[in-house]
Amino acid sequence: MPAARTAPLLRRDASALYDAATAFIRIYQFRDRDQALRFGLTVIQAYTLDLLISAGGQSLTGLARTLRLDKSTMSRVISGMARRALVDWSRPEHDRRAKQIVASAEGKRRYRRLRQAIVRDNARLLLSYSPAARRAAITLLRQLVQRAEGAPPA
Amino acid sequence: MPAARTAPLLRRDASALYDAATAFIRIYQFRDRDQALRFGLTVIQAYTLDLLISAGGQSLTGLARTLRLDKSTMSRVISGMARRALVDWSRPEHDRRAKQIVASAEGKRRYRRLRQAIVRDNARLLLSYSPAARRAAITLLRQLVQRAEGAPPA
DNA sequence: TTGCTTAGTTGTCAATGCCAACTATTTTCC
DNA sequence: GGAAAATAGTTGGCATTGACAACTAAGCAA
Repeated sequence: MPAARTAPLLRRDASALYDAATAFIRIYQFRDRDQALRFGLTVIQAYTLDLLISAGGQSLTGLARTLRLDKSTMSRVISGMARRALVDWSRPEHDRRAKQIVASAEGKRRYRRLRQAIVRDNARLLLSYSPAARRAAITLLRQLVQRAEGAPPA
Repeated sequence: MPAARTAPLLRRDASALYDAATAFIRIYQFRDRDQALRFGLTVIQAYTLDLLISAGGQSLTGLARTLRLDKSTMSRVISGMARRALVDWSRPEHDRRAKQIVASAEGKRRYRRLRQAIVRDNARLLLSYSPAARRAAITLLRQLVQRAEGAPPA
């Protein structure tokens, strides 16, 4: 039984998706980085705060796994954030090796402001879409994320 | 005249777009990085090769401008790529300061393979979409890129 | 010619990222 | 209980990325 050759049309669309996704990532990444810097955060610090705020206290290893960073990198990121008073941490009772890391008031404040700035920016981008088109765009991005998560790269 | 307050619905969608775009960027970025590493390239090297192949020879400053990197960073990136024989360069006749940088045969080969791998991956993701839905997804990403490019962040 | 601009390189500093070695704790298992 | 294995974090080393400033060399303009 011959392996099904990828249909030409599908292949063309997959190729176009690559180009579009690459362009999308570059643009939004730079925008987010610039905005984050304006609020005294790096992109990784913003991701970390996002996680800490939405999921509550986390261990260093847990953060590293979610953010797909090496635990050594995560350790240094958290060090830096603690030095800048963006996070607090404590030793949980049940495991004296671990760190229980939470966003500090200052960390929450900065993240909230950053998010507001980006959301305002997004609102400008979405202004000329109809409400239905806006919802479609968001649904679509979510779908692509879901599928990529479900089907890890080879 | 009071500044128009952003409509609540628009604001909610803009917020959802932020979350969806962030998730999208993280997933695709990691996937692309892992794939690139598999072919002995970094993400920036892949972007650089993409540019060099699609746009022909480029100056260092031109590359830096397009990729939004500092010229010092670009200089070191190109140094590394030249060391690994991914690019070639020469001095143009009319300006003996400048570098005319092109992708080498090896650079083209690696980029082609990387692109094929990612496109294959994308094809898997798109398999369950109808052709119309696929096209819609691509069009939508392109639109978001266009708008973000047209409306720089504040 | 003199001075201004442009192209690229190099130095410094900090952050990111990977791997490996290390300490300290907890868990497993005999 | 106690030795061995697993786990949580830290630190050191190395390379890359990225910002900024100082520098060389070449082109351009007055």
